[in-house]
Formats: sequence, structure tokens, C-alpha cells
Amino acid sequence: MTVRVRMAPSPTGEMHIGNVRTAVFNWLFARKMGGQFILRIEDTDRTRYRPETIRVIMDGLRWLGLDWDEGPGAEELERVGMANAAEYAVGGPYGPYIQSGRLEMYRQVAEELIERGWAYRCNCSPERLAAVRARQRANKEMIMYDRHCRNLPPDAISPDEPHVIRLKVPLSGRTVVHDVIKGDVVFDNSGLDDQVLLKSDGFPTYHLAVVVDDHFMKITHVIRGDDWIPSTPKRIMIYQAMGWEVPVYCHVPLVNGPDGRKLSKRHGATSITEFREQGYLPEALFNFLALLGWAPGGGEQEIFDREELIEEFDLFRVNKASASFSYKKLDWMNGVYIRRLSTDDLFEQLLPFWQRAGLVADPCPPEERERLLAVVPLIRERLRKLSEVVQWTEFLFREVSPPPAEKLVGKKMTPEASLAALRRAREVLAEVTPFTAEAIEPPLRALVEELGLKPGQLFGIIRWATTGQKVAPPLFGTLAIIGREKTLARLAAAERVLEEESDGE
RNA sequence: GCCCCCAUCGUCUAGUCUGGUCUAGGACACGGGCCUUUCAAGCCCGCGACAAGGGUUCGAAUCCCUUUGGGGGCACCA
Repeated sequence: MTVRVRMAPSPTGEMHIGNVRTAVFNWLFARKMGGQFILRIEDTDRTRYRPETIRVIMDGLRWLGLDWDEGPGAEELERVGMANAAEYAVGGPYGPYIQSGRLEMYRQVAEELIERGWAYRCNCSPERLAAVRARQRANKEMIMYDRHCRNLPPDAISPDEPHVIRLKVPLSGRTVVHDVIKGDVVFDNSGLDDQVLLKSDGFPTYHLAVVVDDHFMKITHVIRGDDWIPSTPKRIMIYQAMGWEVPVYCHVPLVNGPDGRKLSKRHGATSITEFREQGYLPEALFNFLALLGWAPGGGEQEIFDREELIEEFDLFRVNKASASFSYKKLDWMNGVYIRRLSTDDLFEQLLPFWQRAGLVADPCPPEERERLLAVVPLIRERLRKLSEVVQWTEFLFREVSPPPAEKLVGKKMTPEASLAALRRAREVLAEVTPFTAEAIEPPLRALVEELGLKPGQLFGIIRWATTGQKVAPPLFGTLAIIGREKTLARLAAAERVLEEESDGE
């Protein structure tokens, strides 16, 4: 039997990183076992439905490298109004893969559950249900449907009048969830609610839809967040009522924020789109996510490429406890991946960030490209996220206003000595030919000797004068990229600052 | 209120199933140092945990119980 797993996001917004991690586990398991990874769109909540997010979800999964073997086909995607549907269409033998296209199946199963005595019609009004809940809350009773319609005569509610269909949960006995990760979890049936299966708008609730789809799509392993555990016994009842085989359940732990609380916007990025926009590499995020709640046994390796992860992945080793998301560790890992990139590859990754910041034209002119290719090696070891390229290189693109006088005075130096150093540096740099990092270094080092300074004193002053910053990429390469003309002009401007300072006193 | 899940350094984790090799290993973070033109990167050193209490056992991070602490769920949401 081949393994079939699925990811079933609902198109209500961005995909949360916790769900993405669950998708990673599903994908790794499918690839490891040589099975199929299926994408299903769960759009049964018509009030929160936002069709445009289907594309966002698909783009995110693709960017992370989570390709699906079966999923919505072109016709379905067109039906929900997606442009370029063909580009995202995958299809498969068990469609449709968007739940709103499967309504008839859910309705039929719900009716059959009634026939089999496992479900009943209910026409209680929302007001009545709210009143029941309020009363229960006041009396500190268990909050669940009072089963008002459960024992009505079979024909009391006509199929034609508005109503819902509820699951007829046994009043006694127990239901056991056999879970690969948590072990056997036992529930008393008496504590389970008569869950609504089919809503009055004809759409199924999640509980019905997921069971019907998983069954007909031949899903073998349900790998999902452990927040679903409490609703699992109700699903098992539907399987049993229909005489279907129950899939293997694997409830993986949730992902919390660094403070242990639910991961939310205030912690930082939470959606895959945000991580992408902040300049995390998909390989790094994938590596990091795979190791959140799971680790291969034995070794002390932290960096794994995709193939190694597939090779090592073991669903049975997934932790029981929830994990806190550490942005700092992700940043470190992202830096590792950035440093591994070739100059050309890193440049291609960086270009959109320069362009988005308005520093480079789109498309990038060939001569600008040559210049920026030279910048890449200077900053590669300094980047943890691609977006940081802006702060590291901004002075290359914009006019640098001369820094205040105190910044131009070297450590343990007088303003006069600093001014003299600046003047000599400008003279030296005016002569250097060609104006390259290799050619610039020796004369500047000689100047350090000549002036009797420490390297850091002279270079620090020049750095401030030419970049307007205390911290910048390595000086010689930076000057070469700034170019002789601008370098000399910035040095001259800095000299003027010091001259005016001494005049003023 | 009721139900469920979980518990090793600040964080991610190895070790737990198959008690002894664990004076508990690695990584991130943090502190110090080396290198060094700043910042990084790299290298070295350090800090730092079996939640608590009871058992079982010659021996427990590992098995059992209780407590505490965290998390999750109780919709015509998923």
C-alpha cells in the first residue's frame, strides 16, 4: 500500500508558519516513503472565504519546495476565479480537490448517516442554541448541544425545510484514538457533542468534509497539529458508522512563539510570505522547520539539505512536546545558507531586495550588475537575511552627507591630526592606479606607518568620511566600488567639516 | 467549568521505548579570548538543564504515582 498524505489549508488568509511546519512533515513523510503528497483546499467556511488566498498558499508551498502530486486542476481553479489557472493546475484521479466542488458527496454521506441511525436532523435556531449555552455557562455545566432534536420522530423535520444534520454520538462507552505520536488517547463518549455535520447552507462542516475526503482520496496517514486531537473521536465515529477504514493518526506538536505563547504577529513573521519578504532562503527555512519538533537520532549535524532530510526523516521520532520558534536560530541558519551561495547566486537573490528598496533599476543595467557583483563578496559573511543588504550597501547608491566632526576624529587623536590624516589619504588615493582594492591597500598601510597611527585609527576616519557610517564592509574593496571620484569628493567634504570646526573655535 | 496533550540548559534538541557506558552530548543565544581596518565570519574557552515530591530497583533523566507548571480543545470556524 502506498502512503498518501495531504495538506488541507483553508483559503481564509495567509498560511501560518505552524501549519507550514506540519506541511513540511507531511511532505517529508511522503517523499521518504515514496508516497503521494496531496493538496486539498478546504473552502467550506463561506463567511471567511477569500478566494485570492488560494494563489498565495500555492505560491508559498512552491517557494518552500513543497510540490504536490495531486491537487486542484485547471477547471476547478478557474471555477473559483483564479487567473493563470493552468500554471497552478495539477489535478489527479480523486478530484475535485476543492471542497466546494464536492458538496453532493457530503450531502449523500450525511443522508446515509441518518439512514444508518448515526445522525439526525436539527432545526434549532441559533438563538435557542445560544440560550442553551448561556444557561449551561451560568450553571457551570458542560457546554454542549442539549440534544433537543435528537429524539424527535424521524419525519418531524422535513428534508425541505432549513435544518442541519448532527452526529448522533453514543451516550455511553469510550472511543480510543490510536495515535502514532501520542499513543492511545481515550475519550468518554458522554463528553462528546452532537457535532453539526451539514450546515443549513448545504455546506459540510470540517468534521464531515475531512472524513469524506480523506476516505475517497485514500489518505493513509493524517498528519496534523495536535490541537485537533479533541475532535478526532467524532471523526472516528463517522468512519465506523460508514464502515470505512480509519487512517493512521499522527498528531504533531504545535509551534509557539519564543515566549512559549501562541506564535503571533507581535513575535515577528508568522506567515510564509513574511519570511520570504524578509529575506530568508527557502532552503534555510525548510531546514529549520524540519528540525522544529523533530531531530534525527544520534549525530550532531544541524545543517541538512533536502535530500538528507528526506533520507533521515522518521515520523515516529517526532516529539510530543510543543516547540518555541527561535528567530535567532533561524537567522543563524539563514546566514549559513547565504554564505554557501556562489557570488552569482547570491547576487540574483539580492537583486530584488535592492530593487524593492529603490536602489537599483528594474531591470538591472549590465554595468550596474558588474559593479554589484563585486559588492557581493564584501557582504556575504555579514548577512543573516537578504533584506539586510540595504543597510550594508545603501551608501553606495545615495549621496553621503559628511558626518559630524566628532566622528571624523580618530581614537586618541586630535582634530588637527585627523584633518592632516584625511588630507594625506586623499593625496595618496588620488595617485593610486588602478583604483582597486589590491592597489589601494599598500599605500594606505604605508600611510599608517608614515603618520605613526594604528591601522584602525586611519581606516576608521576614512570609513566614516566615505560611507557616513561607523560600520561598513571591508574598506579597500568598498572604496574601489565607490570609485575614485566619489571617494575623493567625500574625503574633501569631510575635511571641510573639520576645517569649519577648527575655524569656529 | 469540563475534556485532552505535554514537561532535559534561556531556546531547539540527543539520551527515555531496550534502567548502569550520563560527573547528561550538540546547536542557537549569552559572557570572555584569539584573529582583525569597523562589523561580521572563523577558532578557543566559559555559563547553563533532567519541574517538585514520593515510590520500584543494587542502581532512574530513563519505569509507576501524586503535585506543580505550560499548551490545546469545548461554534451551522478550520
